[in-house]
Amino acid sequence: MQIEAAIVDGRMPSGERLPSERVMQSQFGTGRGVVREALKILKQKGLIEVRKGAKGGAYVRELEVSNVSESLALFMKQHPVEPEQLIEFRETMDRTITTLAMTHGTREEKEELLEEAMRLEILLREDEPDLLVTSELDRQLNIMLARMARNPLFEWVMRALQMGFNSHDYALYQNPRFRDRAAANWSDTARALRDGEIMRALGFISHHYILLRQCIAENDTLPQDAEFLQEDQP
Amino acid sequence: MQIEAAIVDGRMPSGERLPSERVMQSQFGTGRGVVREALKILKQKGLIEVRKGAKGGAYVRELEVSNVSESLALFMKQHPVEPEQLIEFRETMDRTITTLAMTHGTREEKEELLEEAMRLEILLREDEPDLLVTSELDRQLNIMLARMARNPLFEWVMRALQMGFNSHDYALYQNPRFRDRAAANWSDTARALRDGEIMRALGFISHHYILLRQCIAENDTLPQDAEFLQEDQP
DNA sequence: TGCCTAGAATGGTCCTACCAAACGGACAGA
DNA sequence: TCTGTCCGTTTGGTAGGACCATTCTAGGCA
Repeated sequence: MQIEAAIVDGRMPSGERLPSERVMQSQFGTGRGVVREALKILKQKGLIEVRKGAKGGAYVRELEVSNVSESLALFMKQHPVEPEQLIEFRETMDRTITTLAMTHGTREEKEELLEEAMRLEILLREDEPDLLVTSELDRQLNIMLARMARNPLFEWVMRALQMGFNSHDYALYQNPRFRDRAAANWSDTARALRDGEIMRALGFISHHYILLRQCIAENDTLPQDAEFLQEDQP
Repeated sequence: MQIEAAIVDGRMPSGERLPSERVMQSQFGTGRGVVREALKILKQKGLIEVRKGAKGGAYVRELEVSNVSESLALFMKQHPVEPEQLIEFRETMDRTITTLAMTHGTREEKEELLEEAMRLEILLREDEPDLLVTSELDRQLNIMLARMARNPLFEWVMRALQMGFNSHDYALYQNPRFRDRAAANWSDTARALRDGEIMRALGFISHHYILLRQCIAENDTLPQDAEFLQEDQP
């Protein structure tokens, strides 16, 4: 529609408030439904935020990474990828990100990463760890690491991957035989990163994915326990 | 809305036809406007295709990579990425893809890649090379390489990057001082890949990005010639 | 048999009305 | 004067109806 273009090309500054739907309706000489549908699309694209009530309306806002990630995640849902391919990709990304993070990350960030990794390790040592909490923490660790690389592209890709299907990572934590080792490995990685030992850090990352491959292989031979691979986003 | 979820989770096969808006309206006990807005969003996401007339309606369709790319392109418009960050990312991807392509690509693919690379080299040796043709060929070379890695994730990321912002690569071809070297480097890379010389191939890739960095640095010192960095997607 | 038209199905638009939320100002009480 | 409450106004959200434009189909007509 003309309306969309007018808004997007208008390059309105972030935070700007668009006219109300009823005003636009008469402004563009169209029905309110059309305006609403156009706004819905802009909202879906993440370009505007809609608020109700007085002083409500459509506010231009900054795009967030999550929008892009969601798009990629949706695509991946329709085009299933082999676990091995996913691992291959993630391992590459992780190695690069770690290398960059070591160079570009600040001392404080590295300390915090290690702290959080150790927190994860402690949580996972419990008899009945809360998998929701631990997997969320794992997610945050990955994002934290990606952010330390100081390159938004890596952060975007990591977020997209995580949104799409990190179910396999959860599998690692779900299996008691791998849980401890995986958690300890996170701490080892973070420690090596903090100490500037790049080769050690990369070694630990490879180890993580070797564990993951073993865990998945094990789950595949016991398919009756593998159904959680499908439903971890309630 | 519930409607969206119902459709997406419903895992409807591609090509399936959704009920008409009026049927949905009564089915979900809601107004037609709500149904229409929900459908508009699905359409925007690229999940459905809407046709008018009898036997019209919403048809489920396969998502295309272009949707993801478009989303990324929009995001990049709002969040400009430093050329150095883009190069950093692409170089990483290229090195990994090349390594994988050497292992997983067939002999025929490698020969074809070399052939096309040499074709590009010849094209670029002309006095007034057609930049539209050559950049398109460069794009195809990259995609061909990505496909040889036999991992759709790499291919998708490369496609997204190319759709969004490979303007800097064009800069390399636009500048006569770098044009020849860049083209020759493509051939060298493809030849090393065909011959299984991984370290040589990776070396050529690094060389490519060194050239690119030099070229961009040079353009920055002559800003009056750098406007094409902005407008190469007419 | 082949073309053509009327009708049905369906999305696209417009309109009107009402509901729900959120803000702001008026007003009563301390 | 300060403060808290309440009500009116603004605005998005939803419902439902009406009409138009487009597309397909079936039946009629030459």
